[in-house]
Amino acid sequence: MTKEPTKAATPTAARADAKGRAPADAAPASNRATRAAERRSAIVEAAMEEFIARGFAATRLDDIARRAGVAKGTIYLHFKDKESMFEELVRTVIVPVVAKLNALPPPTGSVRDLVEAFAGNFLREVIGTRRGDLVRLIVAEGPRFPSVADFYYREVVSRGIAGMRALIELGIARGEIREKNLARYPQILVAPAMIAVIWQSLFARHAPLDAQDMLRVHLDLIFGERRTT
Amino acid sequence: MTKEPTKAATPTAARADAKGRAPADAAPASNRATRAAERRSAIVEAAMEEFIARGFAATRLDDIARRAGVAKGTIYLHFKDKESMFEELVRTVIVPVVAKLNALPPPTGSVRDLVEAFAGNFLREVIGTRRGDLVRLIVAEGPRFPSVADFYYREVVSRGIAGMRALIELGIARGEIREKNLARYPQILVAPAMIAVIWQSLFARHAPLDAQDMLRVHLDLIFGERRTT
DNA sequence: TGACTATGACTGACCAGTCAGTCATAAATG
DNA sequence: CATTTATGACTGACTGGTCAGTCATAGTCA
Repeated sequence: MTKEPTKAATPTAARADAKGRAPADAAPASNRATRAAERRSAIVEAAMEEFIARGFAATRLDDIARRAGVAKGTIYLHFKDKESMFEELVRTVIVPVVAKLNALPPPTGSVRDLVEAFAGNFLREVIGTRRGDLVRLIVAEGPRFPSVADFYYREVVSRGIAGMRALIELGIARGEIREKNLARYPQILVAPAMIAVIWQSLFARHAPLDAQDMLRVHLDLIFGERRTT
Repeated sequence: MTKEPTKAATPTAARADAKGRAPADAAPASNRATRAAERRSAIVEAAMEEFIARGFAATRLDDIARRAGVAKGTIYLHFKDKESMFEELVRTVIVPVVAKLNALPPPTGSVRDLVEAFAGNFLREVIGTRRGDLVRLIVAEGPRFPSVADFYYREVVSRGIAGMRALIELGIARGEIREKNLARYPQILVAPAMIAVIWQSLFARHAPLDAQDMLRVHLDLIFGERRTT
């Protein structure tokens, strides 16, 4: 364009270096479709990073593009606009989570063990990770993106609540859980975990929180003092 | 502005009507200081409304000014810039809350009653009110405004946690609370309340949550099944 | 297989709109 | 009338979105 139409000299390999970065260009990228998919996921990754760090409104598409090693225009080949990019991004990142939720192990062992394993896993995979930040992001932007909040509720929250409820009812049936009303509010079961997520991102440096240990105490509250040990 | 530059005719009284609203202009406003204070609080009120609705970055100062019934320039007579306005705003709104926290009633009656009264009050005054939205706002913008997060932690969270801990220890001493480790994590006590705040602003229309009732169940968990009734 | 063409993914300069912050002017005050 | 306070038009910087042009790759043909 205006720049230097004479740059026709640009050889094959030089191109990647010409831009700021060479992303995951290790593989020569077989066909177009593959490359496109790679681009897209690079954009998603970069966008998540930026949105988490700055929030929706304050994030610049230029920054996303630079971080993804892509020109700004490329973003618009994959997403309609900033808004729908945000929405699709959340969907994309959430999907694997949903998959995991659906693959709940069959109820074996004590309910307490089940819940402990499940929640322990949750903490490990969410607290202090990108995923945890995503949760905060959804809390932050949800009210301005009803479709995101809806999606998140439908795909994650309602399923999670249902699963928890089933577990609680099992625990009640087996006599492990005394408080029958708990089945009405499975939220109580996960509340400390949610708090831990938020706490970490806001107050960790003032007063770090041992989420794992807090969870143990909370479960003692529900199941009674620690069973064996 | 763009409207009609010829409105130079605007007489004294007409001014208030000229803009969208006439705030608390009933009183002729005695001295300057009073008027200034009124202006300031009108700005704070309007700003809170806008920030809650749109978040920091997406909020326009023009909108705040219009809502406050004030010219944009006036804002800059009270605040250095948008950022420090946000910070001061949070401080201003939080202060009364701190005052209430400090005025905790002396420990009389059962601890359960105390906690129930306290938490009930909390729910009534926070859930579904502007204050609840403010909490969400702090969660949302906190990471980008460390000074706000710090302030909130210092003035509200740490005090609240300390108060809760004292209450829990009292409950343990009196034998009302069995789980001794709870004193290590007062967060557990308030977790459901926090969850309720967030739930209301995100998922209320999908599945309204009876926060009051949920809280009761949670307290049953901590204090054992309902004592008298 | 090697040369030649068609395709469309990709680029980035550009534009139009937006908004935080300023300041010359006007109004109110005492 | 001098001083303090308020106004809102204006500016300059910034950013979401566009599009004419480029070029590596896939496809075609001899």
